[in-house]
Amino acid sequence: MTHGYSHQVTTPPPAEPRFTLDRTSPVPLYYQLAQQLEAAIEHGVLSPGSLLGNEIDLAGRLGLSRPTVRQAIQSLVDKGLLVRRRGVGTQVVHSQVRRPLELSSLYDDLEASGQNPATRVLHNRVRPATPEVAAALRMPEGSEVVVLERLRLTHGEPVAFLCNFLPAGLLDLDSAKLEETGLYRMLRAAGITLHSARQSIGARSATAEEAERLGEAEGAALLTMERTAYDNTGRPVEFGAHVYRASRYAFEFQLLVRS
Amino acid sequence: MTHGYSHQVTTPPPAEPRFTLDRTSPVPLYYQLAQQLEAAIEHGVLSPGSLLGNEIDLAGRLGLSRPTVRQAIQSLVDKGLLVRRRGVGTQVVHSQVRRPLELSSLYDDLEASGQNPATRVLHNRVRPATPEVAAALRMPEGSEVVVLERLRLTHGEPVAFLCNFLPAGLLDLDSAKLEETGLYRMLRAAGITLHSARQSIGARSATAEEAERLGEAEGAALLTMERTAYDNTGRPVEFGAHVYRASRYAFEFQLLVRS
DNA sequence: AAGTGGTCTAGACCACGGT
DNA sequence: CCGTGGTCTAGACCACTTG
Repeated sequence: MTHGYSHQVTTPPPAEPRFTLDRTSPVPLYYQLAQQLEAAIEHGVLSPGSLLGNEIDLAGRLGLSRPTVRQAIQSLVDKGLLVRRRGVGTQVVHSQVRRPLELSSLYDDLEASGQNPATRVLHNRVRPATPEVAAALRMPEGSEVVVLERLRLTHGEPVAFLCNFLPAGLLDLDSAKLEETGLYRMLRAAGITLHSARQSIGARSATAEEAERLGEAEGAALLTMERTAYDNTGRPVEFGAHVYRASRYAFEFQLLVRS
Repeated sequence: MTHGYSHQVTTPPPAEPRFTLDRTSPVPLYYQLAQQLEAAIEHGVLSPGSLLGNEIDLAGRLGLSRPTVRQAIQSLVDKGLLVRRRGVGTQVVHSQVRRPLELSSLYDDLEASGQNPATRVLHNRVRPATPEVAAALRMPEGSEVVVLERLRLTHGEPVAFLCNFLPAGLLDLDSAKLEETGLYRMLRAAGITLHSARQSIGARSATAEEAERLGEAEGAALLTMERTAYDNTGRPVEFGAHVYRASRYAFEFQLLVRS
């Protein structure tokens, strides 16, 4: 092979997308940059495997300081979109799938995948907490809790039976609203910001009653989830025991490795 | 109420734990601080809900700059141990449970919970990839892959049947080693650093063969997981289809809400 | 040896929450 | 109003990777 001029052995020069920063905006500069980087990756302007160019130059070109640029890049590294390697540079990750694991709302999941979800509220009353529920919500046994039973359907077919417990008086749980949207959206709307949740996913065979409700045969395999959700202060906000038709639903998500 | 001297209406003064930083250590200062903070929280020296004291003072007392202290605190916020609120301060989260969701190795999970795991390798051969496996590993159909079938037991009882596929030649998969440890540890030991994985968790009824292998009745509910794991560069490294006895295993984990 | 990200400093001003 | 975290700057030196 002859060594001609300007031959490119490795990566083509980074096809620098244009970034526009608005210093008068209340949106932080690092966040503006992160969003535009993410969009460039999403739209393929920055192709998988391509290098980003070093942080110092990038900062200079953008008129930002290096820590600010690093903060933008770091947020995308945390999302799994970029990988940094010392001595090498920052690269766009090759993976094709980019779904994070979230504290998933079944309603939102179904809606996002175009499944046209519907909800039927079967039960919505205040009851004294059973020992199990009281323990999960860290309330005295017998405290008043809202007991909520809902059937979730897509295209008119049952997908899941959802049983939830919330401290009474935490928010107004209007049945009509609940049929229009998801429980988590109502929590957000009520100013309750979720912080974390503890989940357990298992399986079991359908009882006669469950089979009836979900339109499955008795003994069919069902997917189960129990979840306790906590707010900012660590207070339990919601406890739920859900049962899904395994023939129509599975939990899908992407994990990032803690490094 | 009389207003005496030094009465405390709200939070007691932060019981400042002692932090010792070693500037000669190769361990980053922010990381040393983060570890000691985490230990203090873990051991209850910093109790749930207590404030941390403002960042400027903390930096001054420790002889660090504020950004360094912030970096330490941020890492614990990302782990869900601390919460920051503007105008208020940084607090230890109230929650009692502190298990993160990880790209879980079943072997490690079981070992960590004192279950004394064992592995029986049933099959370990190189085969041409089926269309499904080839697609998952993004290899041409018929490429050589290692097909691995293992039975996982605790206390001598079967818990799961694990079927895995890896590109042939990626690493040496010695059956004896596989019975002593987990697949993920072998990948790490071979210098393969996992970056992310795509998982799907579902359920189904046991076939006669599965029931036989796992010691369940035919038709019993089983928990299933399919996973494709990717390395730093986004290349698929492993595809697995696992089946768990629902009567003896469930996936448990904690989620943090993206904020 | 050159280039990269990793860490660290010592300041600054702003936005928000509570008093 | 004051105190808090949130953002940002303009440098510095180090550790690692690659040629």
